Amino acid sequence: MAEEQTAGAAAAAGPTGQGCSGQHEVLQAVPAHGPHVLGTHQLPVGAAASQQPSWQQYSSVFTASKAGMQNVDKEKVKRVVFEMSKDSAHFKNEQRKQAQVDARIAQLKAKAASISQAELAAHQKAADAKLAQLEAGRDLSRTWLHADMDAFYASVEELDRPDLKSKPMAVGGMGMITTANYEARKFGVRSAMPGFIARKLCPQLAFVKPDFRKYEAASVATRGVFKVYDPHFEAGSLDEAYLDVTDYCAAHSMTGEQVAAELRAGVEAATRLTCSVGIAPNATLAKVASDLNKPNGQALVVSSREAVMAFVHDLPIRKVPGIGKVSEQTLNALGITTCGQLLQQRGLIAALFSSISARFFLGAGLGLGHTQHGGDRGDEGGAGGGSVVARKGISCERTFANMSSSADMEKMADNLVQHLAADMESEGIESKTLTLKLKTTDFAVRTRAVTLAGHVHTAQQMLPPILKLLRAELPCEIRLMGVRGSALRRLTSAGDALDAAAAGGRLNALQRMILQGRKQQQRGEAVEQQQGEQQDEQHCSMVISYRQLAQDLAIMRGSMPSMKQRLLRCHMTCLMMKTRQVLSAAAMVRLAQMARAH
DNA sequence: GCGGATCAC
DNA sequence: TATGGTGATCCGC
Repeated sequence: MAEEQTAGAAAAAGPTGQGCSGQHEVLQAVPAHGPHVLGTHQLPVGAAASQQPSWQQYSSVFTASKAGMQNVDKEKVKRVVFEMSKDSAHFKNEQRKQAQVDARIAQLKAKAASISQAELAAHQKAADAKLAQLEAGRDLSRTWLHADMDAFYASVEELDRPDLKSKPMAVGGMGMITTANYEARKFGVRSAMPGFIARKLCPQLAFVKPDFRKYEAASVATRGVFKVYDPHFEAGSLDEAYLDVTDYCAAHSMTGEQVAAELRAGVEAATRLTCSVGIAPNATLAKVASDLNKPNGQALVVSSREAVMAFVHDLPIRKVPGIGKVSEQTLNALGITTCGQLLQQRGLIAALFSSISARFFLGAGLGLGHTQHGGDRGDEGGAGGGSVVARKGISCERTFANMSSSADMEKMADNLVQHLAADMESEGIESKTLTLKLKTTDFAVRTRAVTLAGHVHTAQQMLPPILKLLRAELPCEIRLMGVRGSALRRLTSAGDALDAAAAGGRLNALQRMILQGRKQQQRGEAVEQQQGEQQDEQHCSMVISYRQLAQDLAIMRGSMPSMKQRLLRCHMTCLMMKTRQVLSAAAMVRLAQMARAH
């Protein structure tokens, strides 16, 4: 989720690890830009793993300040996280990784020091040419919004449990927290934090198990609103979206800010959830801006070159989508902490980084970003799919209690492969390359891949090569196993038989849903009878929902049955949310009939 | 094409 | 009781 920054957990502070200044918020990579990662060199481990860590110098991503976390006692959080972590295998692995980063940084600095003035001048000249080229492509004619739901999962849960609004609450379990509400954030509890550490920070913390069907339903409702302002909006994840509202602004003689305010009100009306919005001349800046006045706020970056350059000048590089913890440390080591400095040090950047990384950094310094749907390169597959980007891989992985028995591991591989095969079937794809992923009990990750002679999609086809990869790694002790398919292709002719097989499963699934709905309805019956007003509302929502469903199904004509089933389930749960009560079995039956008719 | 690593949510 | 799952991309082989 956008607002809930992923924090790869705690890391020991290296000499450059102090850089967590200011607020960090999440910045999701804009699809076509993709993450531009600094080069990864293979370096010996341990070069910089000298000093004994203590909590004072312990820099944890969990202490980075976020919306709603300004008054957190960061020293206390640091100390608690350190105390809870320091003896774990996970912590040891974090130290190992940090040592690698430190070594890489040292190498980079050495390289920087060896550059002559003449060389630097030449690189700067090349950078200036690149900057001029980027500048020439600057487009300030579009108005972009980035909408980001506030504490999304937690807020959805609070709809069902209003009593939790005033209490610290987290969605997740002892293993991992996905979202924390704002009450919990006051204690330093945040996403991507292990539950047992969160409980130490806040003993009264309420834990709620994630229910992704609810979040998906809420997400569908928000998308119904987004569609009004940009029918081609790009949903980054369940809780955020990019919208090009240029046409809407023109058609209604409105400013971007006015549209943003209207959109926020619309989302709240449809879902009783709040979101924050950024308004800017490109998608990247809109994303950065959506973070500035969170929660339930909006921020504008004016569409002029001067305003953009001013906005970006003092912006911490970490705020830029695609610059994460490691890139931040690396750039900090070169004396770069703001986007303005990315431009000042353009010669150094051109000299030290790959052409693609340098272009990305310079673009960030200029405040550039996507201004057209589907990415500025227009690289989407032209197969009539519109803005839907074909996936490159599909995977399934699981963490479990430490495992060393080869029999257990082969059983696990079998399970995962079956799961993957089912997912590939429902997606209608087959794969030529298979990858096995193992995480050993000391948290080191290994991947092993094979490319086969042809494409495969059944468990029977995929299990033997996966087992072969696995056996080559034995003996070992692991805590995670994963399987992945890549080099994908659409499942061809044979897929029709598959469709027919899936149809049987669909009916069963529908029947199950309807039965479940009946049970729930019985419980909610008393309420329903007392509140005729809500019934009217429900009826109204259902009419709308039928129309919507029909439209969506028309769009999906020819799709796999499983996709239609998923869509139907979405509509049902969405409707339940909108009416704030359980959908009647009769309503479900009618929805199901509509789905079948298509 | 493979494996490690980074990034995002 | 002890730190997730999915997808993408980049780099250097």
